[in-house]
Amino acid sequence: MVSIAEVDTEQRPGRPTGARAAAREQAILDAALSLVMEVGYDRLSMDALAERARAGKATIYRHWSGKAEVVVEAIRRRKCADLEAPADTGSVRGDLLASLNHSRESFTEEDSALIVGVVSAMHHDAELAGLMRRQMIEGKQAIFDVIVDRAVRRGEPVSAGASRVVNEVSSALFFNRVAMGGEPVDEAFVLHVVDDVILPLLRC
Amino acid sequence: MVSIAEVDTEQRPGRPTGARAAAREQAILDAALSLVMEVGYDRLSMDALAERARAGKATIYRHWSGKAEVVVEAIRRRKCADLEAPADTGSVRGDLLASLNHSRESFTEEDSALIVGVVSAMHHDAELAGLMRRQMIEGKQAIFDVIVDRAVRRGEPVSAGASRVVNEVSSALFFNRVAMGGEPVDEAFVLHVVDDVILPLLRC
DNA sequence: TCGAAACGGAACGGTTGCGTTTCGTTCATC
DNA sequence: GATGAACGAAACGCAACCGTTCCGTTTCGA
Repeated sequence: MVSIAEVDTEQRPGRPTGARAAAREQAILDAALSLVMEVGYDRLSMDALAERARAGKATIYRHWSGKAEVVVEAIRRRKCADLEAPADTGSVRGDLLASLNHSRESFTEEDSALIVGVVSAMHHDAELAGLMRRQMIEGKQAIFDVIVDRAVRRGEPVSAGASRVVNEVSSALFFNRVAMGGEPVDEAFVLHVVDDVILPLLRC
Repeated sequence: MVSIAEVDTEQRPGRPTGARAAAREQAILDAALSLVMEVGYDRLSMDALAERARAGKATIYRHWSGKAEVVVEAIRRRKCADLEAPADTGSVRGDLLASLNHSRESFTEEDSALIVGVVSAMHHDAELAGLMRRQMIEGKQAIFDVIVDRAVRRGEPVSAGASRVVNEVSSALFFNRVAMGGEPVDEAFVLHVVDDVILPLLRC
């Protein structure tokens, strides 16, 4: 079951057409991202990267100067999880559950795996550290702002100023869950976060 | 300024006395712990470990079978930060501020650095993962239990059942702060955690 | 049609880390 | 004293990884 499009972007030697050249570059960045999430930055080898991307190492070094550059650009250019405001369910609780459950897979098992893979390397790579901080913090805030704003307009008893704290706390809880790796990030965990932490923080 | 005791446990070749043998073993475990906190598990090399502990690699492999075993035992045998209940300051807020500020250095810049160092390795070392989870979760709960219990007896408007959530949330916030590494874990941060997160969670 | 460009794959030298072995030294024990 | 155990230091073989180079292939552009 291989589509024509896949065959078209398939790896094969020779000078690639313009479209395929971009696809090759993207394949390398995708492979870098997935490897970082799987084995972490330190254990990512350029040989493994070339093999997964089905590219020659020469091709990689033709585009980037080394591992740090590939990974940094892969993180910079990756498409973040869709940050659209969730549907209006009629209540803060409904909106929060819908939003967190929707972004459960993408946020948890991508963003968090990425942080886990990179967190140790952030201590000896300032560019990586700054990039990660910007990527992880910005964007998420908007979702909570929309949800909280909606609730205020509905007349629900929430404090508008708590949006920042709620974002900070819920991000920390999600990340901790994944970093520790002992328990799954499932629907029950989202219920716990919303009912035991976020809603109490909003009502004050 | 070298004390006699330090000279006595100083590294030097030859068969050590019983007391010095134990000191050598402890020096290796201490070096392992500090290296994990500095460079992380993956970047910790046995050569660097031997050099820091001023021991021969042969001595290390005489006691342990490899890196994983040394690090696991170092984590297992390390003396945790003192988990004694903090002094009664007369209010929940005072107790929380005193406790978190007291354990700020030890908790944040040791436990968290340790987690950051091994969090990636936890994904491919089950024993390490289980050990870390046990070490980090157990013990901390008792402090919050004492503080909350004290507050309830005082008649302050706190819910006794919130102690677990408070421990979970504050641990996540502290760890996140260190993992991201962008901002310092200072007195202002403790104030923020206590006033903006813990106290609102307790009063409900 | 033909040269140039970019590719995948394989190989190379250099470096790093692991785990082992050897050697000279020091100290407990006999 | 003499013996043996444990040690520090250094060296070794081995494997993995890095960054580079070569080669044959395929395609673009003139």
